[in-house]
Amino acid sequence: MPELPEVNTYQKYFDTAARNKLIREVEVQDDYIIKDLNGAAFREKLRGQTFSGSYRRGKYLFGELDNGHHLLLHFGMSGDLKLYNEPEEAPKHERFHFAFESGERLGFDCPRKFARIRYIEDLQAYLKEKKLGPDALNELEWKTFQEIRQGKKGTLKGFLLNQRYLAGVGNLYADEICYQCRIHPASRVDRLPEKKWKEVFEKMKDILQTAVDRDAYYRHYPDDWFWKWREEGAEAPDGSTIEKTEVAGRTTYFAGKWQKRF
DNA sequence: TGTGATGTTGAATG
DNA sequence: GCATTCAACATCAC
Repeated sequence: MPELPEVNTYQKYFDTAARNKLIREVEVQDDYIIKDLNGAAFREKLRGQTFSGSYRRGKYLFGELDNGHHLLLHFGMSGDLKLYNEPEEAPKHERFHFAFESGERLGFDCPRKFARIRYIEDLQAYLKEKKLGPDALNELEWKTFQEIRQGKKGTLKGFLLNQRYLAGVGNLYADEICYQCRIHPASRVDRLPEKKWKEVFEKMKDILQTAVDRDAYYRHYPDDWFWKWREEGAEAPDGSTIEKTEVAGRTTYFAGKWQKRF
C-alpha cells in the first residue's frame, strides 16, 4: 500500500491521532522493526514526550517530538497505524503502541515486518546521510528534475523508483505514470526525448496530487487511470492487451501497443 | 503447497 | 565514488 499518497494519508491520520497528546506509556511487542534500539530503550526515549507535528518526504514520515528529535516511521510493504481505545481493539500484528494520557492508544501494525522505525536526534544529518531525494510532489522542481536525470542510463521505471533521485514513487504509481505518458517502462532514460521528460514530470505531479486529494483511495481515482486494468490479459481503454513483465526488478504491467518503447 | 506481494538494502558488477 | 542489478529480508493471502 504505502507509496507517497498513502503515506500522506497516514500523515494526516498520525497528526490527528497523536499530535499534542502526552505519551504516558510505550509498549513494544516486537522490536524487530525498530532499528538501533531495543524495545526497552525505545520505550525510554518516547515515554513522557509529545508529538508536536510531522514532516513527510516521499514514503518517509517523521514525527516531530517536543524535544526537537524525530521518530521515523517507514511503513515498508504492510505498515499501518490504528488509533483505538480498548486493548482488544489492537491491530492483529501490532509491533508497538503508544498509550496516551487520554487513554487512547496508537498502534503500529505490520504483518510482514518490512517497516523501519528509527529514533532520530538530528533530522537534517539523517536526511543527508541517507541521501534521500526531494519529495516527488512537494519538493521536486522541474529544474532539479532535469539535473537529476543527467548521466543516467537505466530504465525509466528504475529511475522513478530510485528514492535517492526523487522520493515517493513506488511500483504502482510508476506503472501509472508510464501508462499515462504512453511510454514503455523499460525505455532507456538516455533515449527519452525532451518533450517526453516534460510530460513525465507533469503527469507525475498530476497523478500524485490527484491521488493525495483523494486520500489515496483508489476507488475514487479517475475512471481512465491505469490501475484498474493492471492485470495480465486485461483490455486497456485503447483496446490493447495488458502485458506483465519485470522491469527494474519489479513486477510491471503495461499496455503493449499503447506504450511506446524509446 | 507453492508463489508472489504497493519497499529497502547491501553486495556484487561495471 | 557512482550507476545498476539482484537476492534477501518475514509473513500472509490466494
